[in-house]
This record gives sequence, structure tokens and C-alpha cells, in this order.
Amino acid sequence: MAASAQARIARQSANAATVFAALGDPTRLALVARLCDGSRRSITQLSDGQSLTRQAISKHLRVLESARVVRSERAGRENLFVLNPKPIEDIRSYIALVSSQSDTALSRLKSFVEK
Amino acid sequence: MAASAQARIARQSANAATVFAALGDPTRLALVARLCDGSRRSITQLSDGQSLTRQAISKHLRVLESARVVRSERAGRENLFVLNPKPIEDIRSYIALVSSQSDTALSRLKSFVEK
DNA sequence: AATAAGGGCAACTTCATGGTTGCATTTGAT
DNA sequence: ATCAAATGCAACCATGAAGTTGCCCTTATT
Repeated sequence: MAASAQARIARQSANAATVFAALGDPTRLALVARLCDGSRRSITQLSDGQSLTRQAISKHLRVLESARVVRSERAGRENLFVLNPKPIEDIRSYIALVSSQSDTALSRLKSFVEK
Repeated sequence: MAASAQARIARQSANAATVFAALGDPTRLALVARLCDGSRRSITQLSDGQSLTRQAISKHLRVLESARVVRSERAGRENLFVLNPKPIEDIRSYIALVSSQSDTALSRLKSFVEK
């Protein structure tokens, strides 16, 4: 392994933070949850049932889009949004990195205690 | 399986959003990265090398603490912080849920195209 | 052609966040 | 007993995020 886990973590932090921030809002997380079945939905579709304005939902979708969590595609007069799995996979591996660190730390601690 | 994946996702969204929000800042993510080796560090330790004030770091640590990503423990005149792996594990499984949804959606789409 | 549906744009308000500074308090060291 | 270290607390500022409203433009529909 060329670089330490700490170094790998630091290198990926910048991208990860923006994705985390995009997911760090209940409304946006709900949008992701609705899109995670692979469906493509328009803004009005995604606004229906929500207590917010269409404009508010639209803004949230832009936030998700600029974090690349979601992609949009024009279809006639409507704008269809679809989930992009890539960034979510990225933070998944980021978390795996962090977890593995704390896991090995805990196991080291445990083996120390047991000695 | 009693509940659908969508229902499970919706149920966990509230907690997950606060954890995502806590991780959605470069400074806080850097703090998590430094603590993910299981070490317990004081506020001044965590402030050293950073370009921010100790107070700023302290605030960020409070944010992480209220999201339970981190725990604090008084030791004499200093306040030691340590990572709490639980919430991170939680969002890890949350992401796994979302990913599995989009994965099966993609595989369904793929098999549809191939037919 | 007229009308409705779906969205974009821009201005505006409100409020939380990130950050600083100054001072007080507790605790360890000399 | 003093002094320095480590924090906490509170006030303050600036900025950006979240949300609304109003208006205009484009695309379907009839």
C-alpha cells in the first residue's frame, strides 16, 4: 500500500464533504429516497405530496445536481431527474475507510485489554 | 420482509440527515478523519495546525457531538473527544439500502434492455 | 388560436451557520 | 500563592441557505 489510510481519507475529504452536505437535509434526503428506485421524475411529480413549493423543491434538486448526486434531462416541457449512483458509492467507500480505521483501532484496544 | 425497502429508508431518514449534515463540512470531516484512528484528543490538540480559531473548532466539535458522531469526556482541565462509530455505521447501512435499491433498478433495466 | 401545464428567473425575507473577539473560570504547575 | 494552560460563555458580524412570491417563457392540448 503506497499511501496510509489517513492520507487516502484526507485526499477524498473535499469531494465527500460536498456530497455529505447535499444529503444533509431532510427534504433532499427524501428526494433521494424517492429516486433511488431508478425512476426518473419531473419536478412537479417530486413536489406533489410535499409541503413545500415547487420552487423550493427545484432549488433542492439543483443542490443535489451540483453535488452530482442527481442528473437532470430535459424532456419536452418537463425536466426529469434521475439518481446518479456514483457519488453515493464514493462516500460509501469513504465511510468504509473511516470505519475500518476505527475498527482496527477498537480491535487493537481490545487485544490490548485482553493481554 | 415485513416492510418495503422504501419504507425502511423513510423511517431512517430523519436520523441520517442530521449525521450527513454533521459530516457535510470540510473542517468537521477533517476532525472526524483525525479521530477515526480511535485516539482521544483535546480541543487544543485538534485546533493545532488548523487555520481556524480554537473557538471555531470547539463549535464544530459541538455540532459533531450533538449528532452523536463524537463523544466528549472531561479529563482535568481538558476536554477529550473520541469518535463514536455507531452513527457512522448507521448511515453506512442507510447508504447500503439506497444503493441496493438503485442497483436492483439498474439490473432490472439492464435485463429489460437485453431482452 | 387560446389555454393550461411545467419550469426558469429574480427579488425578497428570515434565520441558521461559521467565524471572530473579549473576558471569565477552572485546573495544573512552579 | 502565582501563573499559565485549557475551556467555556456571550456578544457580535457577515454570509449563505431555505423558502416564498410574482412574473415570464416554452411546450402541449383542445
